[in-house]
Amino acid sequence: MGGPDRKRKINLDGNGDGDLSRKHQDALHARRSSEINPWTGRAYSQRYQSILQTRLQLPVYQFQSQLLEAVASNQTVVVEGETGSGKTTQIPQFLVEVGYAMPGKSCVACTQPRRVAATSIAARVAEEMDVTLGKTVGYTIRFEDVSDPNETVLKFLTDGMLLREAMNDPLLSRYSVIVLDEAHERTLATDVLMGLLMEVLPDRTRGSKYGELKVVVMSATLDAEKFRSYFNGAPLLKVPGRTYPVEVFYTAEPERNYVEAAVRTAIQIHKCEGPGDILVFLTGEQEIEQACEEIRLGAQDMGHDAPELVVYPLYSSLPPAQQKKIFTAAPGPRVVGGPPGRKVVVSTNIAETSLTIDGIVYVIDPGFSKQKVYNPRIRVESLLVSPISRASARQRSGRAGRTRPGKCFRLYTEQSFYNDLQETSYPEILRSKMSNVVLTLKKLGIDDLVHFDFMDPPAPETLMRALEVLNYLGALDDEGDMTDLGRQMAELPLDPQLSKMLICSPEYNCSEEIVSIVAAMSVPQIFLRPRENAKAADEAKAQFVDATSDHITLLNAYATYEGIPTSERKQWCWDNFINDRSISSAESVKKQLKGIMTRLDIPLVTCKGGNGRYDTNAIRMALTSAMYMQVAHLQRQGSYLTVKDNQIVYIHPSSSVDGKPQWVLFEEFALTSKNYIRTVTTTRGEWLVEMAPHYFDLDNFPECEAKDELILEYKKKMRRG
DNA sequence: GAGCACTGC
Repeated sequence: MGGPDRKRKINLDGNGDGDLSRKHQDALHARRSSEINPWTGRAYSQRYQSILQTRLQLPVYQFQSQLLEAVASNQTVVVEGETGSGKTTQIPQFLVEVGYAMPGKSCVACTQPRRVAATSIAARVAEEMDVTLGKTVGYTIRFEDVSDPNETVLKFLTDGMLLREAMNDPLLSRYSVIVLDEAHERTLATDVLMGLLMEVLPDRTRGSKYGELKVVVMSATLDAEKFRSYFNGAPLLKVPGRTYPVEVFYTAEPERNYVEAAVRTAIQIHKCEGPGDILVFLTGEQEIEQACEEIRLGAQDMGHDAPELVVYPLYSSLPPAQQKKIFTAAPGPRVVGGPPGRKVVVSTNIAETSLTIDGIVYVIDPGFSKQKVYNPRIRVESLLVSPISRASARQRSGRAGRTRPGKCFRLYTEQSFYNDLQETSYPEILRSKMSNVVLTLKKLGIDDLVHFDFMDPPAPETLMRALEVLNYLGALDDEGDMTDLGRQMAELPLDPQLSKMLICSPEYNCSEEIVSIVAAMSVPQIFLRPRENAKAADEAKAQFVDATSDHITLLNAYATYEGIPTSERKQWCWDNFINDRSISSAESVKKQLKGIMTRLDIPLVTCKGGNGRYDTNAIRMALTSAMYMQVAHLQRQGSYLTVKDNQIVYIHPSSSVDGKPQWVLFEEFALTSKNYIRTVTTTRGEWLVEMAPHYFDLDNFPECEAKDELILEYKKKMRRG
């Protein structure tokens, strides 16, 4: 890939292909001046006309003809647009209005990293175009397809969803334009899509079987230059935004305790600064709840003469009702004519991109967030509190200037901002395990991973690990080619280990149970444990506990939930400290997985006996058959040692596994006060040597207690024959 | 005997 033949002509001055775009412009004017909406054949509504007036005020309108000309004469165009430019809602419309899409024939796609964005933008654009949502304009997200293959000309979808579609249609044949929005966020799916587009574009030129494919990459930051050079010098269009200036302050000295410093700053702002709400960025639930408490206490100390201060926590696991509270207006003055009250929102990164709160004038940024990191040596992802990037810091301060000029207090020195912080965060693809990505790429027909054009190529060791894991699981053969099993695994929206587990579960007669477990594992934490009700929550969980397995404990809770009548479920969840949002999305996942299982001819069988009890051995064997690469062995000192990479780990205190079994398999690593393994199931050496002799190959095994144990197991196996 | 940033299929 690459090379001079892929360079595209840059043309922004109206020469050459500009004629094409002028034709487009004429078409556009004809449509606008008509009274009839060409998409519906009906007259435009009054509402359409009034919305149109506001749309015409958006900065992006100044760039309409430039953009259309650039798209007409180039296959790829990069747009750098700040918040408030209107690029997300207008640019896709410009493209369909000038005829890039034809009902039933071709479609313009616009990708978003998040579901809410895809659905809400689609609804907004349908309104702006005066058409029915789900017809001319639609959206597709997991579990929900509101689009019509015969009518939809503009479709908003999550980047992950487009990647799924590509797996069955690698040339993206139904699309004439793909707009990749929020590309600067560099989600795993966006990065894979960009690499795929690099492969596909040469096969989708004018005159090719499915016609020319255009790509518009939209980014909010200075990173645009990087996108431009990645796409072989595609033209770059800069669209200004509409935001207010934000004054930035730094501390003179580094802060030792950023939570305490953030609390102090919030109180200080309340005392000394003019009206306006405060947004504080912290890293997690614990910190946030603590800070909220301390800010409330600090405000109390100011006495009743000071204006009122209300404090709201914000993080994703907070119930939606509590999340919504952040949008309530700040309290008014305590006395008529007095200074107004103030609102403080203490939030995780969720307020950096996913959620926008109006009225924020002050931002407090300690400069940290929790980030996923991947360690290829021990093959696990974990969360670590890490310094943010300068791009993130700018994004955070920008949150203060959405409604009027604001102030941002960075709790680190200016020198630190320029010298210690990285310009941009590592994209997700450099912080994740690659086994699923590699399987996806193979399914997309990309065989040469080494030369695949990633914008930021993952470390070779990470790719090697992924290939190795997929080979152990039987998804790739020794030549690295996809097996039938691998093709089946790629169909499932799961991590390869879980896919393999599900596909093999009928052999252990428990696919019904495994599909529930897998669904419950793919959603956020189902068991709640609020600090103030910890004991009651533990008691509630105790009724589901299986002393050999957290996975079976999860199954017990999920299966009980399924048996509760729908109308009583919410109450039941509340009474039993179960996260109802989580468990009900587990139900959607299970439904989706069962649909795919039917399609793949994977039988649904249960290990539940006549007595209503599960054959828990069967379930644990099915778990072992796919999870044998994440196994730890008990040491004499009472800790565990992970097999092969010899990490000292401890079973997490929340585990229901009892009595320190000799062998355990585990789902995840949590590096907190100790190296904990979480979601644990007891397994047996006998099963390991039986199911995975290729992995537990003693010739390549470090000397340890586990090895001695395995030698005994192999001897027993020999005797059994 | 302790604490899951955020998405997505």
